[in-house]
Amino acid sequence: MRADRLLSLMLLLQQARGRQLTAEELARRLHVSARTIYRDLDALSSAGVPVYANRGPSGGIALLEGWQTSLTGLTHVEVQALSAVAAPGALSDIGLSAALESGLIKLSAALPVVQRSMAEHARQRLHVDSSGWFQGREVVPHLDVLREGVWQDRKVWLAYRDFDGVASERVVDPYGLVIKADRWYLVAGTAERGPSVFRGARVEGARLLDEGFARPEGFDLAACWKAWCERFAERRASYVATLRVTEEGEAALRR
DNA sequence: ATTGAGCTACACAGCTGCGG
DNA sequence: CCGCAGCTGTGTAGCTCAAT
Repeated sequence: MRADRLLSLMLLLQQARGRQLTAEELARRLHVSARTIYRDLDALSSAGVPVYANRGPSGGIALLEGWQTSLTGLTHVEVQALSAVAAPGALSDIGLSAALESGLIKLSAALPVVQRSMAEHARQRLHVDSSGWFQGREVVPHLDVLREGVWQDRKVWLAYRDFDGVASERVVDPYGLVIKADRWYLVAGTAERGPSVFRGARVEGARLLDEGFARPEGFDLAACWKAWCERFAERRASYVATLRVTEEGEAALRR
């Protein structure tokens, strides 16, 4: 309870952005007496929080401006990058958009005035939209199961229908989820081919198994995805070249 | 001098650990 | 289980300090 109040007190002072708050005001906000506020301020001060108080009329309590910089350790460029790429859209599919929103609020509260304005500056000048044109996000009915498998490092049984319409069943080691142009993909280890990519919308059934798995030593999701994308691009180029030699292929390409 | 703010001494209540 | 001591958290009342 007290630790919670100490945190709240610190955040209130941060949000005041250097403006002084009286002990009475803080006491009213935190539902305790002013005496308790003074004790909490002592505790914060002992913990190294640079809080100071001014006596007399127009006096009050405030934090040393700029102290938060050393708290977060973030550079201006890092703040801009985080603010610009924090796109909540895709995260709502896996239940993380609320966490992102609350996290951004906390980050904003923890930033000093200058960095807070830089974050807003970046947000108003760079927006990342991962969705594609003219089509909504693909429905992935078993995304919850895939997500739990990825989070908990547990094997997942999959019923999958591939690009050619061939249905199959298998047990995979779900390494990670990727969203690209509003389409979810599962990167998973398989007994037959090692790491493979499954399109989320083609997963027709999924069940979380009790058995866990060990991620491959040094596995990097981003690197694995990039390599798969490159191989996919090569295969597609080859496929397009094949289609071009027939009239039917030309028509297909035009479609 | 007045006023409004922080600061401090003192007391109380509840919790916890310990010994009988 | 009970009583005690110590610790922690809290509130009240009065003091000190600075601006007007």
